[in-house]
Amino acid sequence: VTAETLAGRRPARTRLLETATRLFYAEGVHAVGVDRIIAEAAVAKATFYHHFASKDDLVLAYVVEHSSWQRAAIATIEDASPRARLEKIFAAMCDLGAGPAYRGCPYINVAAEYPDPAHPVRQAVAEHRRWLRDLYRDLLVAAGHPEPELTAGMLLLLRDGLSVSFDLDDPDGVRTAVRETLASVLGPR
Amino acid sequence: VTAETLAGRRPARTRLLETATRLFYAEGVHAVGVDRIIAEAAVAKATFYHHFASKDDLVLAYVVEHSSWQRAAIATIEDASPRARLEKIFAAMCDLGAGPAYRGCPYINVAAEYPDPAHPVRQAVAEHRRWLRDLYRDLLVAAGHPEPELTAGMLLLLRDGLSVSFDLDDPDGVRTAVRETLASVLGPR
Amino acid sequence: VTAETLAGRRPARTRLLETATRLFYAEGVHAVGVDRIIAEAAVAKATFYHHFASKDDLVLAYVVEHSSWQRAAIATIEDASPRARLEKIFAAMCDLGAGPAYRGCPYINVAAEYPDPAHPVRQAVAEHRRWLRDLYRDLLVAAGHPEPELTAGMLLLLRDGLSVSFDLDDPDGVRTAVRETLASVLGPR
Amino acid sequence: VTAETLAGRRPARTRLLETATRLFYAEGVHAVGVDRIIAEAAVAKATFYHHFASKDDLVLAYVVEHSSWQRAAIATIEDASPRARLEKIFAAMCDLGAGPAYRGCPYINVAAEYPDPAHPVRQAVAEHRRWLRDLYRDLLVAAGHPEPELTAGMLLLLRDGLSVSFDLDDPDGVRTAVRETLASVLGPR
DNA sequence: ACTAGCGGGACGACCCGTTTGT
DNA sequence: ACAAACGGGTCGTCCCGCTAGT
Repeated sequence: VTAETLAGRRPARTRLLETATRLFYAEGVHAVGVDRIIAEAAVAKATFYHHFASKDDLVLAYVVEHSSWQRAAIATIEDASPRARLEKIFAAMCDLGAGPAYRGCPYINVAAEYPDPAHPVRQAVAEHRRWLRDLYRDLLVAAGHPEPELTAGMLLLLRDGLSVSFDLDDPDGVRTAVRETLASVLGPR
Repeated sequence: VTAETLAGRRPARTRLLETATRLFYAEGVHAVGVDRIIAEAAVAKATFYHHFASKDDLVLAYVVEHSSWQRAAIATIEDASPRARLEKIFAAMCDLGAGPAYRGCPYINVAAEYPDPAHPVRQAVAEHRRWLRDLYRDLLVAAGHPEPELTAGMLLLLRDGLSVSFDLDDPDGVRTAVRETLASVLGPR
Repeated sequence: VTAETLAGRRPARTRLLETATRLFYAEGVHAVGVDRIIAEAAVAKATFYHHFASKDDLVLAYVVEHSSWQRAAIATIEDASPRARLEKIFAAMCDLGAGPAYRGCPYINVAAEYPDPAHPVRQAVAEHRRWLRDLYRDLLVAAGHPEPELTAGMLLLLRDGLSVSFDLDDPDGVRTAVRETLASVLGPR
Repeated sequence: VTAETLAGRRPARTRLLETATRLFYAEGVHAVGVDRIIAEAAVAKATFYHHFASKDDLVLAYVVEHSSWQRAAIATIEDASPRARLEKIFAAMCDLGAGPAYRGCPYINVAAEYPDPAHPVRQAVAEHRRWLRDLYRDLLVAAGHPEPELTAGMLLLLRDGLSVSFDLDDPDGVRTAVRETLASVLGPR
């Protein structure tokens, strides 16, 4: 009687995590209480605390889960050369950033609400960023870039910048600036 | 003129705003309650609400005041060519970002806690960003840059990126990446 | 059905409403805080706000519930002629008014604390008064009174007057005046 | 420097009392804070506490002052027979009650917010009611009424009833009911 | 495994009436 | 007349535990 109590109904944990993801991203972590999450997920409070030790634990799961999604999503951008993959990755971020539901980068936003770098949530963010930096570096190496380590840092810089700017400025202008910066960072094809 | 009623004691409003600035930046807006602010500012609750209509009003004052400080600070970087001024501005940001108390950009952090773009606090952030973009553009024009509008956007992108990265990554690596990106964006001297 | 989870213990909502009724009537709405109500009802604050959206919502429930009680109570005064029922109703009000715990009419008192006629609490009061007026009129019609509509208004006037006077003046004198006015309004038997 | 600091400007105490009267009557005593009163009266807080020992003291002054006004107002209804004076008094109350700013009887409203009969405010209300009852009785005696004491009580009952009903019900209906009850209480001319 | 409701206590923002000093 | 101080009080929300029932 574990997962599918009612036909087609997702398990409680999944519903909680999905609801939390939606609310945390749209409204911020501190602005959303657990009562609201359990209400919108249609889950009892005891069930919540059965699956997550605390709200912070749910936030952590939110970050970790999102990181998994992101890795999986990027894994689907397979075909084409390493450089083309990089360009596709940034183009996808631009498309996302120009969308109506865009509210910035979840990792950056969460970090803004967790000042302590030693906090598990921040560690999870740091872990995601390490993976991201490695991904950039590996693609640059594969593309034969002469300075993969430094350039990976520049790409991370660009990624952070666009994540913020798309939320705070006019998307069209940002998109152009991103394209130009990316070209300038990656150099001539 | 009531400023110096008690010898050497700053007025209540100033103490409140300074305390709020310190705490909001270090720990986040939602994480700091008004009770703590008035306690650390040594101000009565009624006095707080005499000067600020609400906590949001204080947050707004925090953002607006910080923007004024920033404009004044940048105005002091006077001597040298426009391009040198730009480089100095980014160098100063890097110095700040590498410092121990760095906690990211206050505007970006505050925006992460105020999702609604129509909120007065967000409007103040937007206003500051408009000023910043115009500053970059004017300096680029003065420097004779062929694409001041586009490049100003690229600089804003870089600024946002370094603000975030200095908080989340290793400062030394970020500094190098910023220097490189800035050179690449501004082109050869 | 969760009513009797704990043996003999009434459900939280009932305890809250009963406590509120007692305190609101005895001391006034504004003079009684929710903290006191939940303390005397032995209920957690979260439980309070689970059952009532706000204090005003509790006040509304208090008025509505009291109206139900009153209708039920009057329904028990069954036997006898319509005129006798009217006299019994007023006699009961006099008995109540002469009691030691009398503090005036709850509807009038509540209305004195809610000046806005559009407020839901005032609407509930108005609804109760409509029912009361209709009750008087129906009984007068049944009693064959030639002017039921007008006389119902006169009885309502008398009811309001005695509700106030019993609280502010000497009960014995009021009782006599009520009896005399009622006889004069209803005419000779 | 007491009364007329600025030519034509009323003294602070008067402004305070007038403002308090307006606000207390329109919105209730508990609902109006001293800050609001001193703000609307354009008076400093220290001045307020120079003239009134406490807010309760202001409430008391409000009741006492209102009682004086009422006595003076009734004293102007001089000409005509005692019975005609009584009828004029009740007609005036009806005119007031049908007005747009009518919010019930200030004494009844204030009593609803001060449950303790021993409170000075309640004592002042009681004192006013004694005067009123005596006024009715004296007029009835002068009119040669056979039962002045009892009938004075009936008139007080009617007065309270109309004070409440005009606030809570349709004014036109109330006026008719009042006229009819008054005639019935006073008997044929 | 999951639900419903309740208890608990700390804390959120905000306002109260009152006093003091300049 | 103004600003500030003061402590306590307002209503409301926070996260978290627990019990009983399905």
